[in-house]
Amino acid sequence: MRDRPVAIDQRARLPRRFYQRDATTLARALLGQRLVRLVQGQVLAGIIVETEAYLGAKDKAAHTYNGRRTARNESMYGNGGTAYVYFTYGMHYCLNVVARRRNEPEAVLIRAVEPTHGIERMFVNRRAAKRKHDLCSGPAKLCQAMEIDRALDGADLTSSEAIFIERLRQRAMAKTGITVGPRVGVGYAQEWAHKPLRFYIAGHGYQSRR
DNA sequence: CCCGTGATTTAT
DNA sequence: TAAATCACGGGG
Repeated sequence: MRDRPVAIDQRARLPRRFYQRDATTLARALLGQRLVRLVQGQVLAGIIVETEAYLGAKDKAAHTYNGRRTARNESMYGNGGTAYVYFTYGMHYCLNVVARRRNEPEAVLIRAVEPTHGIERMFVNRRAAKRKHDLCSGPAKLCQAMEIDRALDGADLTSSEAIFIERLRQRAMAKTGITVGPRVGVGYAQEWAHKPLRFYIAGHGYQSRR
């Protein structure tokens, strides 16, 4: 019984309609839900505590700005509920949850997760982490901890055997304490750099730095 | 504060 | 073809 808090409930997997909303609404709704990764029969999971919305062709900070559509960002044009995993800085992966519908390229960047399952394995995956709150407190950290890479790009979160999001009943924290602020690391995006598109659950130590 | 690291994007 | 960029993280 390494770490086995509460069992993951596959029946509570979020359905398609949950994702088919605008990215700002989805970014808020994802707070307090559980990101689940199944790998080699093991569960790696955590509560989503920080998100950012990226708003399609008009958003200067988005990979789809000005209608850009390439092999790299193709899955952002997929149906709501698709995973968009991109590679950056020569070494990091980041996970997005696609919003809306096919060819409406909005997405939510998962920036931080509070680990609940597979914590020992996460420590193995992340040599640099000293404490539990260093494991998934950043978009690339959580991908490293949860073994998320481009192999999962384009995965359907409503049906994938490898990754999904579980609806949690207990969401009081998210409902009462959502803090809003500017997105991280998008200073190049001019007027879009300051818009309040980052959302996080206030008052616990698991969100990314800033 | 600076730097690694290399795919992707943009300029030439 | 070449140069610049980058939704980051780790170590001082």
